[in-house]
Amino acid sequence: MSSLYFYNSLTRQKEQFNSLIPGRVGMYVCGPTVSGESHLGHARPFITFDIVYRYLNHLGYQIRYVRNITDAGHFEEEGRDSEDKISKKAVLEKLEPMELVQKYTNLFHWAMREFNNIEPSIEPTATGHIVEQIVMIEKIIADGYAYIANGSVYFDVDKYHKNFGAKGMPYGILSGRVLEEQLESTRELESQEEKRNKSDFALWKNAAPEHIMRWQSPWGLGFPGWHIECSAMSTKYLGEEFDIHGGGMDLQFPHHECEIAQSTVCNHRIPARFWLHNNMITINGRKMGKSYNNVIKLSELFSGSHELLTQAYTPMTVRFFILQTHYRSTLDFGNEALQASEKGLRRIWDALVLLNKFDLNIGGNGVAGDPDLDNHCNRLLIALDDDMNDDLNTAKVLAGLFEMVPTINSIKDGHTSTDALSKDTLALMKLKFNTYLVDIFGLKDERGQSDEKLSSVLKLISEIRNDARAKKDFATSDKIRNQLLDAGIQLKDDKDGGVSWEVI
RNA sequence: GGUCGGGUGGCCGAGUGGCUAGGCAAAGCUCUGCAAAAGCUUCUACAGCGGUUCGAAUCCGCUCCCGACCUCCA
Repeated sequence: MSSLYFYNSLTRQKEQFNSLIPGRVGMYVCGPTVSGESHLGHARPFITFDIVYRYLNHLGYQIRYVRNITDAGHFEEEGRDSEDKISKKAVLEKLEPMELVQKYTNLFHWAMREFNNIEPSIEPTATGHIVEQIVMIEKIIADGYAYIANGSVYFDVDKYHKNFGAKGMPYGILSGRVLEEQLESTRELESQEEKRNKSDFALWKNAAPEHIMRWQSPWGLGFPGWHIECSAMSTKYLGEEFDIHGGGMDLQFPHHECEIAQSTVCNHRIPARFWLHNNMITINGRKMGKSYNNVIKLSELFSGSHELLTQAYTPMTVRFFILQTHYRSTLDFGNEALQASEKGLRRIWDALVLLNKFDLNIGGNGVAGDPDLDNHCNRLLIALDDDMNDDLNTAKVLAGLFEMVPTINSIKDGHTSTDALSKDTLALMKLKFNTYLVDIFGLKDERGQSDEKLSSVLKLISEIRNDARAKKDFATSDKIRNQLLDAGIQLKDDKDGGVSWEVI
């Protein structure tokens, strides 16, 4: 079997993944800022890294998965409005800041459960780690890479770049940005007079009296800068160097770049070895974002209550939609595309259910009745792991699984002999379908067919309908079928005279 | 303006030198009392122009178009 490769943003190439400590993985993923309701864009990184988590888990690693909650709010760094984002909105809504943060945290957790994402091992909050952040800032100041100005503390990017650049860790190592070019930009912004250089960023920000969220610090009342929380919390829970740091591509610069600079000053090494970045979801080719006014909230997505939506989409449809694209490609949202995912998911899930009902003994005992088909399936089955190992090509894995669906359906319908595949092939197919769809991709049945009372009722109704059909009383049989369909239950007459049904 | 990425059939999307992914949609056929589901078949695309090569969607060059980041952002 092939080994796992990740595309590492830090080195800009695919690299074989090995953990620092055999069998254990430390993974940090930038979590949400809970100043508003989660939207479709948030779904992508958290589903993507849920897959990373699940896959590493499948490979046998023990993982500490840390995903923060940013509840202290990022200030408007460029000084257009120096007020904390969260406290500003809190004033508008006349709520306590922590009340607001709690509300959106709860909504975020709800959405994560809907998506069937596994909970992180630790979900630290920024407000719960003010002390750690202050300690880290003090260390950076002591080492001479930060300076104090009017109760705020700024990171000296230029000095860092000169000294650490000489050690092969320049500012820009992750994003590929050249500091010298940035210094040349002629942008004039207010409140920058405190900074020595415009590329410097805040570690601690002095808070005005009207600012509600603020903490005592050696530099006066204030609040932490945008990037320091992740450095402080990742170091605390994963150590000075850990395996994977993940997040959206939009965080690569400046957020992750600054994180690297801060942590590197404190710990003399780049904090994470593998930097994974998922690409954006776009709407009509444009990134979804507050500034574009094209945000679809997750609650709107699940209920269909957004003007861009022609219908509601279930969490699993959205999850499947995301899985059908490689995580580093942009994914363009559209009703047609979502509907395709909805139907595709149903098709592959139905195949899984069928496969799980197959008696493994129907397979040719050791010998395949149709060697060509058997070989074909085996090749597809083996390729699944290779595709997954190739930087998590979930799109290709799904394509491989889809290629086996006609075979599964043919066996069920009797178009293909039950012993066309060998027992081993059939067993492997069953294993892989379950492993990938359920364990690794985290898909689940949303249609609730396991209700035993409903099953027995439908069995009775189906028998009555079959009696009617036997008497050629099609008016009655069609009435039963149509009215059940109106009620959301679809009957399907099978080849063998049986009846199957599904909730739609 | 700087940096980076991309343009694949009606739609969404894999693929990175030869072996024409996959899903959805559409059409035909089979099955069926009729449906639905399913199976089989069809639709064979790689922005444009040059170049390298026996051979290019895939490599190189140029042109056009789009997006992301540089500012809160998943």
